[in-house]
Amino acid sequence: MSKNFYITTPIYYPSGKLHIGHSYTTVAADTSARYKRMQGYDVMFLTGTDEHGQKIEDKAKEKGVTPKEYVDEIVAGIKELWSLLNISYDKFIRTTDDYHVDAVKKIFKKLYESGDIYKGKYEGLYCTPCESFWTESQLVDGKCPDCGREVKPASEEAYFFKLSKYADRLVEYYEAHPEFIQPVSRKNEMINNFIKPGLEDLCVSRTSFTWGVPVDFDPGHIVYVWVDALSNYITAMGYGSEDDSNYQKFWPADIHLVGKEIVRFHTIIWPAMLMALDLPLPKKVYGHGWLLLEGGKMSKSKGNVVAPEVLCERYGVDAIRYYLLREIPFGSDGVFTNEALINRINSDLANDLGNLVARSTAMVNKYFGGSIPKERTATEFDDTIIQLAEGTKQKVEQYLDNLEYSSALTELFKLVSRTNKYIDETAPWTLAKNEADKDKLADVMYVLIEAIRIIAVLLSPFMPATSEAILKQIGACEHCSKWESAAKWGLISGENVTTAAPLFPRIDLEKELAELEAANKPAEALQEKAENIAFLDEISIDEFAKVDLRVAKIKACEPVKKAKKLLKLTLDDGSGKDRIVASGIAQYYTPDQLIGKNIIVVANLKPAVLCGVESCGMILAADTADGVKVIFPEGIPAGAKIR
RNA sequence: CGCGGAGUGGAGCAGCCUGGUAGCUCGUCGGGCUCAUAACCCGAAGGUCGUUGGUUCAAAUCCAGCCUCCGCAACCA
Repeated sequence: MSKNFYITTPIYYPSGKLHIGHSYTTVAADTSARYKRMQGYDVMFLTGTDEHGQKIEDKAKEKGVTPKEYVDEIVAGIKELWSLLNISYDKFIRTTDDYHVDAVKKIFKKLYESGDIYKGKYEGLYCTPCESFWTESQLVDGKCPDCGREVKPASEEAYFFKLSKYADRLVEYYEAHPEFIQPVSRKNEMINNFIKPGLEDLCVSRTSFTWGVPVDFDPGHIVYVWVDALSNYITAMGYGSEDDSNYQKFWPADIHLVGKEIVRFHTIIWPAMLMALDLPLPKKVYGHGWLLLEGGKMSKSKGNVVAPEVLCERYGVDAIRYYLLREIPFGSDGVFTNEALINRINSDLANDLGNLVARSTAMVNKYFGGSIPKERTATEFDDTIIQLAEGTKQKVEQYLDNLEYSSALTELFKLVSRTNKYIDETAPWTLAKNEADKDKLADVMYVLIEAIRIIAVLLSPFMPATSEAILKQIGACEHCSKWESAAKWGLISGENVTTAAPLFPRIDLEKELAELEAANKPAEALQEKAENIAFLDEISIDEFAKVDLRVAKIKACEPVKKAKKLLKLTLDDGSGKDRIVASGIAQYYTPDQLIGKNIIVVANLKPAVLCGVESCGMILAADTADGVKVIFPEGIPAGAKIR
């Protein structure tokens, strides 16, 4: 029986272009998939898109197209990106695919029939003026947390999944399968943060939008994202369809690779759903860290190119793949900078790897016309490098099995360095001067080419195109390009060694950064403009007149405890009474900057309690690329009405 | 006292679980070499391991407190 391996990425939400973070997850999954294939596994590598929901519906409406037309276009772009990045997925699922829609209906119905999904009345408590439902725990003193008024039990129809029922079984499962949540630190986070406080049943349907899978036995209800999206991992394999052979073959998945922000869904909701369906659970959920950008947001700081297409175009796909996998330990967060990227490319890929291939193949051609003679005499330096080369495969495998891509590459590049050092030790240019050393020189050349072969084979899951190019240059046969061959010394013939253009040309750091910055600016400016230009629907002057805007003077200002974003402002609004307003500008202004200033306040806004402060009104401020700017109308008396 | 992560030579990180000469990459300086993409190889300088206290013969490593930074959650009226 052949060994199977099933790995997945999340299905991405096609409401806009994908960025480097999505590429990060997908490249990692691709590397594992390629690795397992080379090892001889029957691999299923799944990725796809989660195409339903309110947001897509809205975006499509904005553009004046149908939701399907809208996502079709974006999905085409995503597939192009994966093709560019050399992503070898075996299956691409779209939640709008017929078979998925059918299966979701079945799953929903099955859960309904087994009682795990029930039609609930939002037992919650309804605040009529706010038109909002609240749960018991959200209430403040038993009243609406927004307006402080009475709430009354009310019921709106919706379907719920009995998540609470599975809390104990989930914890048991975690304990029995320590491998399930990776890295382990996230396991405690899940238990402490979500399970311990108590799981509440999950609302799994909506009536507020129509773009989704309908609940087929109850018109008007749409299956919400949990059941729709998470189930893709089994529906893609044919679960719930006529042909479920792939499901039989590949489920349970070996790894769900996800970003840490969705670990919760994959380790609580998804397993609970599977338990309810009486299906086996995935073997491992790995929550990797984030690729953060210098200075946080991408549009702000300079030269922060994050469009994967641009990076690939400038530096090559494999350089990007290498950087993503090498720079940051997979479990932790890391910062992406162009400078780090270029430095990585220069030092590791150009100086060490690329140059090694260039100088070695050049010498074989210069000294032996591209074909190493069979008469060879070993040198005293051979043993150490041969030993290292033969042992590298095992180490790389150990790391790859744990998804430690960065360590695997570090290990591999130790061999690259050692091979460069070997050239210095043996000084082939000296051997070449003496005809008597010809056999020795041939041996040195052979050791070099063979070491490079092993490097190239092991590199193949990470950088498939580069690996192929190197193997071609050194004249490697098919047999000696196989994964297994990486632990065996002496397979290559040493013939047909050719030279070629540098694999990774060195990049001038200063010049490149300047160019990136220049190339990036206009694009960013355009993008922001385009986004901000979407105006709201028009209103009548009567509607506008309902808003009571007043000038007020800030008498006092202090931060709100427990709140990072809030400042508590005490205003003189001309009425003689102090008005308290909480405003989310703490990250942009200190109290000192505000006291004594005039601002504009929405005076008739319904009061609300925020982090313990009752806020009566809201002050006007503008969103800009550089943060929030409060509007200061100086020289106008407090209380003046604005119209 | 919401949950979690992190503070180690100029920069980025490993080491901490299982106490005992502080390691890696980049950068800097010096040397070597010339096959190669001004690349490669060798060597050197540079660290009170956030802070205070405790345990110990011995602490970056274990314990307690404190400070700072960063995510997540909760509020951005």
